Amino acid sequence: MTRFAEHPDAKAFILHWGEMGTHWGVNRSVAQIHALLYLADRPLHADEIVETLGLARSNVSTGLKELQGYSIVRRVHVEGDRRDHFVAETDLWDMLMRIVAERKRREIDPTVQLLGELAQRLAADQSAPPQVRERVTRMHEFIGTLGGWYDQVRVLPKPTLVTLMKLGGKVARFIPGTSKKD
Amino acid sequence: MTRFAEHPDAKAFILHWGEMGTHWGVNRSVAQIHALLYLADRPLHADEIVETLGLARSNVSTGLKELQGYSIVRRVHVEGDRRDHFVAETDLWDMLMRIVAERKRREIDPTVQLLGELAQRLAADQSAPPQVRERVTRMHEFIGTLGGWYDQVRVLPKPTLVTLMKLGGKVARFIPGTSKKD
DNA sequence: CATCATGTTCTGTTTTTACAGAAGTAACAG
DNA sequence: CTGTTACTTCTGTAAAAACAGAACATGATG
Repeated sequence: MTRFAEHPDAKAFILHWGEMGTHWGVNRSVAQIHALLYLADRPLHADEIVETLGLARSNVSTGLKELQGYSIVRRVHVEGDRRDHFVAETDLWDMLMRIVAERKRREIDPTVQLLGELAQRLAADQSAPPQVRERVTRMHEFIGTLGGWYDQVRVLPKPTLVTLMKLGGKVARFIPGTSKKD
Repeated sequence: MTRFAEHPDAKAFILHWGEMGTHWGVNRSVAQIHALLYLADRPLHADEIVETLGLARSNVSTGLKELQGYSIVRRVHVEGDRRDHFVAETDLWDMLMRIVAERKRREIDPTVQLLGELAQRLAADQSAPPQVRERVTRMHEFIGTLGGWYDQVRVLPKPTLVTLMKLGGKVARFIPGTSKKD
């Protein structure tokens, strides 16, 4: 079956990835399925995942659906096999961007929406405690700024992204009006 | 008591912040305590938090400890009152940086450590499936790069950070050798 | 059209996590 | 030294989440 997943280091990777997931609001099974597919050199079908990870068929089905929701796993057809097969995104930049995009959509966007409404209401409310008004507004602006930054960075060509990342704090040197100290 | 927290919009903020927490691996009570302190215009003591949020004293104690672990809440002394009082970081940049720093320390650093060990072992292991070796190594490098980027950005002066963030993808224009298309 | 293969959704159970209240500790006040 | 206040840690319970297995749906095959 999935011989590569029998390798102790592959197992260690899968287990650790599962634990990571639990710390970031992703359930262990989903993260493990993802790790397994990430390490695979070919499309896997659900039953291989079931056997390799020792999960119930139902959970694998749900987990695969979840991963496809993040667009980091996709269904592929394998010649002469009726079963659905699955492959993971292996470009880590793409993977990260897609995860961030989806979490933004699910959690950040609704938050900005709500904060906007609260800020607006508080601005018009004479009885509102001033610091509440101010802090909610600032939070709204702050998260909005982060979101705007992400939207701009997201569309940069990957090589540009890599260059910027490698530059790190040194980008500041190129920008007029920023401190040159770093 | 905490009059500001009776305001419906303050309540909505606190509840939403609590929910946000649960989606990011932070427990609801901890996130709610944080939200309450963020909205407060003065230091609060534990019993005020207990009464305002309807939590058990023990949880508030644990939650405050957790928030102090992230360095986004600190204990302050209030003139003529024996009780500990607590205030939250209100500078959102500082807050974000501290949360990221702590999560990196707790979760990312150990992961990079482990991936490094796995990559090293796999490199020397003739029997290791080649794509496992390659993918683990790439993941190690990738997360290492992200960590290095963060370490550099973290120490930039806040105004520089704000400038860079507002520039968004436009920073690429200033960097020689990157695409000018955006 | 009946059967088998595949995949999904539902339901009850198990496991995990969050939590309240009790017990414990420490420091202060009289 | 004793009682009181403030705070923390421990322990059992309650709530939530993850999960397995069963029931169900879909569609292909003989």
